Amino acid sequence: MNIGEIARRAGVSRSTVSYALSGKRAVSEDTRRKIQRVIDELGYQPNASARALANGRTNTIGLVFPPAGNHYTGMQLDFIGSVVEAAAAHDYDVLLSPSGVDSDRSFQRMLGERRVDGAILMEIRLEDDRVDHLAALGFPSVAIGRTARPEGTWWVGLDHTALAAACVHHLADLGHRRVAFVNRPEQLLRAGYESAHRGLDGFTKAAAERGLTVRTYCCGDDAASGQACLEQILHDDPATTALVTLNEAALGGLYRGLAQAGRHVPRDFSVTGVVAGRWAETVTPQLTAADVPAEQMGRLAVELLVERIDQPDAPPRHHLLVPPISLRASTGPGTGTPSTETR
Amino acid sequence: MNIGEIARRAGVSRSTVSYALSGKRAVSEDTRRKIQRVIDELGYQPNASARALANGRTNTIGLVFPPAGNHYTGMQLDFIGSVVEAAAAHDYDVLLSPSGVDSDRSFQRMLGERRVDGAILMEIRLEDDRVDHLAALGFPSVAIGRTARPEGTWWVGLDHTALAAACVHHLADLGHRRVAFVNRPEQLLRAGYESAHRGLDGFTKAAAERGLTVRTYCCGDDAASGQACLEQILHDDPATTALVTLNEAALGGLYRGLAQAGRHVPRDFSVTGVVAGRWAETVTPQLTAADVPAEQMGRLAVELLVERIDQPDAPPRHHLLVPPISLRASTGPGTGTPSTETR
DNA sequence: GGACATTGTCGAACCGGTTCGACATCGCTG
DNA sequence: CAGCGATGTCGAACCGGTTCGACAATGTCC
Repeated sequence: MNIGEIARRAGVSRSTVSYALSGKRAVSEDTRRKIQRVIDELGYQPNASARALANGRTNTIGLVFPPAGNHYTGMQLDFIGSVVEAAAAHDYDVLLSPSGVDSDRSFQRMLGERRVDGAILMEIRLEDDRVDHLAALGFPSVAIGRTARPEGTWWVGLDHTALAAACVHHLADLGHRRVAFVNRPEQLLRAGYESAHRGLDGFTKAAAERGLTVRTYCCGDDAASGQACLEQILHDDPATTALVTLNEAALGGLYRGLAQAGRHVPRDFSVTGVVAGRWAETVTPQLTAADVPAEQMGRLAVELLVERIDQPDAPPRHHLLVPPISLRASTGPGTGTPSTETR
Repeated sequence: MNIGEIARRAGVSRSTVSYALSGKRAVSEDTRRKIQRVIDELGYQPNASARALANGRTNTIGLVFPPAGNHYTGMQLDFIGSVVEAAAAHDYDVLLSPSGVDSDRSFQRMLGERRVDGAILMEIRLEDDRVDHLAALGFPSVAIGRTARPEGTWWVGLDHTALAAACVHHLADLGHRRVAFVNRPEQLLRAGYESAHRGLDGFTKAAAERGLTVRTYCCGDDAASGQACLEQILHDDPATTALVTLNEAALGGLYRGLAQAGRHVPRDFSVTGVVAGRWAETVTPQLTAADVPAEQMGRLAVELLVERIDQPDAPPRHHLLVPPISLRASTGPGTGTPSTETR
């Protein structure tokens, strides 16, 4: 049941059916009704491939998905969900592209074979081949995150520098003097992931400003690594009284490590960081954190992308978000010395 | 740069280029090299829409994504990740379709417009319109979960009945006599979600078999609901000493509720259920649970689907998985009376 | 050396839409 | 009533691939 079949049954030409559907030319009310009846009867829907071929638009956006090698975090799930939803609202479908070891294969495929009209990139690095590549091609894309020099590109990002600094100030204000930083895995830091770098930067600078004694750690994206990392922290400096983490997946492990070391949160030890809100609420005590507005970011990214697809010459736009710290229950006054000694 | 351009530059016809690429007819080594050189020079990749139109295959599978209204669980993320990865290994792309309120719109779109060669359905209900619809159409699809009468359909499922029963037996063996069951949200139970129903069934029957006193609850998919649910449980029967949960997203809240009620896990209260392994490990104490092998299930679903797409007449196949309970740290001996009284 | 199979290439048709130019019909105006 | 613009419809070409039948060139056999 293709457009020709509909045309035949309605006694009109194929082009008339097309115009009746698209409205790009006037069609008499009479024939329109005739056509519509046949379409309803047969439940006809135009073939997406044929349509894409004819008008050069697939009505699909690509979402470059982080590789499974890294464990997924809740944040990523929220992104994906909101992107899919926002895209649907704009009548776009979402095609997932795993950006793994063979990132090139899948990535090239999406672009080279023109499967998508635009792309959203996640897990941006400061120096990112993919972003450069797309920019060079002039291919519509929006990054969730920003590169070292984001001028002239389209992106939606979190100000990790400011957020990490805000966490430091929050802890310093509470009187903490020895603070640890738990970053994403070392492999990601070395690869140049922007959140890991800017977060570390913001943490280090703010800590220096406040004269804090700090140590920084990389930590695998899972609970066991978090626990191990915490043991290392207390081993390296037992006087540590607080930590800031960007590592959502390790959070449960960090909490467990603290419990096993006999440090009560928040009485003996404060924990804060940058984590998606609903995940901050699953741990006990609930995490005081800068809530990553993943849902909003996904939506904004789609809106920017759609705008860019529709107007290829529009000037670059971006959104830099700085969500406030949500005070929950995981931070408390720091005494300057570990409370295990002062009790 | 289309196939005609390549043909022109290589001095051959379009069909020859096509045959050189597909290998469906012999092409002399000489011309093949000539063509290949031009292709490499121009970085040519065939247009996916044109190809799909011509041979009636999109090389894309649809993944029907749970609506965002329900909060996403970690399990779902693992599914998606493994499906995308497995699909890539079979040279398929994955198109996401949100199955929300307007499920029909997006769903119909994927199928009716022939955007995909096959579909994987998540969050199956005992009576599922989508499954029936696809079966009636003979459209290749694989369900992750099984309907009330799954005979003749393709699916990958978990034996929730057996898993919930195993949890009950585990608790009963430990001496627990008063056990609560924490299910998915009531709305999902009423909608007929299979995991909620079969899990409840398995729990109820096994509990009857063992002569346990039980209460069953529905609980929202978030931490706050979990906490509230636990308060309700202890309010309804303070003598409860254990619970079984299918609700991954509520787990953190359940733990918090227990902590606030002064029940120590596992000394005073045992918790178990059916949860993806890596999420069972983020809580403290780590959850003794039947680990949902989400990764394996996604992979199996893709393999089944690819098989079905390639051989439309193959007899239905399925996989019913019954993962064992992983003993971790959240269950312990039950005394028959709440330990707060026996201490 | 003619009949015949094999190999390699080509042109044309097709997949299912969209869009452009042409044209018939109609009502309106001068 | 001739001339004109507006309206509605059609046929044909096109998007970029795949595939079928035809056929020329070459090699093989009797």
